[in-house]
Amino acid sequence: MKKRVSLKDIADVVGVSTSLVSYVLNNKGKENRVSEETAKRIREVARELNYQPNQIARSLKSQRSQSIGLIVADISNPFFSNMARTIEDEAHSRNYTVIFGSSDENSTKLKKVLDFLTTRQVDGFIIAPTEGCEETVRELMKNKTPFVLIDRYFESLSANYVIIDNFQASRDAVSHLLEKGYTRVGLVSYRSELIHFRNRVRGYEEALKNAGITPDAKYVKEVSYDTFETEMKKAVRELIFEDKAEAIFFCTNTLAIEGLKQIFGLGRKVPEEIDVVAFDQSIAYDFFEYFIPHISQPIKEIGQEAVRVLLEQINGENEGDARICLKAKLKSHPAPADELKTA
Amino acid sequence: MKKRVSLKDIADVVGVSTSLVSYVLNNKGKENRVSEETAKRIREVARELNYQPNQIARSLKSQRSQSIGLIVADISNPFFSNMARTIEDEAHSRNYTVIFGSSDENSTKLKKVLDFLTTRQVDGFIIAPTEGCEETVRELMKNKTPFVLIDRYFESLSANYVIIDNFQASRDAVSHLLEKGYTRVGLVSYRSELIHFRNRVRGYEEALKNAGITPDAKYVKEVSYDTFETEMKKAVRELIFEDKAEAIFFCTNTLAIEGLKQIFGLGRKVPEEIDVVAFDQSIAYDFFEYFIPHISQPIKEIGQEAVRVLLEQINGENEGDARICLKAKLKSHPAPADELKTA
DNA sequence: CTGAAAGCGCTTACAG
DNA sequence: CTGAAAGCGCTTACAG
Repeated sequence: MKKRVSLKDIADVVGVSTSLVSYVLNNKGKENRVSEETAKRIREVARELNYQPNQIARSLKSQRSQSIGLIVADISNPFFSNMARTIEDEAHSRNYTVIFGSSDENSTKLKKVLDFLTTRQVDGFIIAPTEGCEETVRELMKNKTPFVLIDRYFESLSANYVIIDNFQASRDAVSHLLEKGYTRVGLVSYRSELIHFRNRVRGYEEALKNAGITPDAKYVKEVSYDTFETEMKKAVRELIFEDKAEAIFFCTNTLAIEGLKQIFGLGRKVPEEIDVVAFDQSIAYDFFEYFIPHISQPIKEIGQEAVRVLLEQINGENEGDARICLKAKLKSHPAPADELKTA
Repeated sequence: MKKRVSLKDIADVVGVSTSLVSYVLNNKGKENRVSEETAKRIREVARELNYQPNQIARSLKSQRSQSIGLIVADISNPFFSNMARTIEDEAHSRNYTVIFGSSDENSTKLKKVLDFLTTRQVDGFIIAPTEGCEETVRELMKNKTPFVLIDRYFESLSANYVIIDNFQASRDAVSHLLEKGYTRVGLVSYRSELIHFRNRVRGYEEALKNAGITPDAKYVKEVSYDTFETEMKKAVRELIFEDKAEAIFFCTNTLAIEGLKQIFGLGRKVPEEIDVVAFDQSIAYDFFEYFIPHISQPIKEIGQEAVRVLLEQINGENEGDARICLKAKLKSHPAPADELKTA
């Protein structure tokens, strides 16, 4: 790496002190009464030498790294990579970079990544917290580290978050199924105490009750994050063969994709033999003969709000907590509709 | 943000100079003959105070930020987000963080993101270069900034890269179609001079020639990155209605997904009425009644090699250029096969 | 209108 | 075996 040009280099060429160069390049020339002549010369030389400020040095002085840490379950999950993209755009436009890390839904890994990024002096975090990471989050609060939770939160902690109304969304999704007249509706979720999953299950139960059906635990299947493929196989088989389910609600995109694979693997037709509704978008839904109705989360808005809340907190503009709950809508038709429905 | 504990804090508590603390915590106590007693005390206090080194300060001194910049076309594209994940894992395991940015296949945007991350003193870059960014890349070389190109490269520049053999892969993909006896095979790619697209077209032509068919330009459709949806509509219609194509080769996952939407939109059956082969994986392929044969890139290997090559360069262990070309294989059956084919 | 100086939190050559 | 000091590239209060 070639030696980068510094303030001193410019100062030497122009024949002034680094103070003046710093003032001018930070547009504080006026208020520090730098003569327009030297200011002009400094700007010229800076351009000629292609000066790029060293943000590291600046950070050390200002105690601000102008970077934020983004910790999600897995950056390769479309839900999170789409989120990452909107967070990137939002952050860059406000002069912040984004450093990312994946937790794999594991609280030990989360803590490790968090510590790693802390070492890098990020100014704050956007975190999709894992199960059992309350202690870690509490520590952040204790250290007054700015952060905002996304996708999930903890009722026991008064932390900032940006989430969606999972209860309402799930209720809508399941009601959509029930309106077709089914009485035996299964659910597959992750085995997790995380609030968003709990609320998805609650929404499912509420929809059943509203339809005059008493929820039955045997229709609720939970699989673990790390071995969901094999457990999904078992769950789908049980729902279809033993519980005679007429429809299944899958609680995430990953679960829906895997569940549908299993359903097709068993040679079942959707929706004739087994109907389906899912949480989260997937590029795959557009392609089934039967379009998979699903809950579409406002990913862009979540990302933008998360950055906004975080930066407000970093800049100390934040009075009290910011707890933001957005609405997610059921999509029951492919988009763009005109392209796919015509001809 | 609470004040972080520094070396000085530890030094004060123990009653020694910061030098000793630094030596001990960097495991250079022995070689600097720090007494085991003070060393032990220092480690104790560091633990008690939960000391986390300030990487920013360290970076300023060492001129190493221990971070790398990853610039792709779009982090929300599954190809790149999967790549990002393997790069993250690889980088973290070597004590590097990853800062990312998207170029949207736009050379101006690329330059902007590059400058932005340069300001952050990243130690090097992993870049999927856009069309027309040769000048920017040349500048990196001139400045001796370590970097490695992925997915594409420029024949006119002797830069490090990790790519796959696009020519061979495309030839294999198209040959697979031709073996079924088709004679009119279309291709849809992006309108781009980027080498990987050129080689995918070349591979297509080679396959045709090998099968005794003279390539005809009218079967080659190119769409622009920014407006590919509408152009795809036109391309697919032309191929089907005017050119009477029997099969189409889509040159990326995005193109394949959009193309398939259009094909279905026209009510055509795959593969009976129009056959298809694609470049890149997509979660959607597993779900069609007819599994879409496609080229599967070794994403994990590409990411790992890219990090390896970059870090070697950063550490000056790199003699000459590293030009790595991996093989990509055609997948003509769903995986895991046993799950989907049985029952 | 301008410069010398301190300091952000580290590392490390040097002196003792 | 240990400490004082310089320096990484900035910013900024202060003196003149």
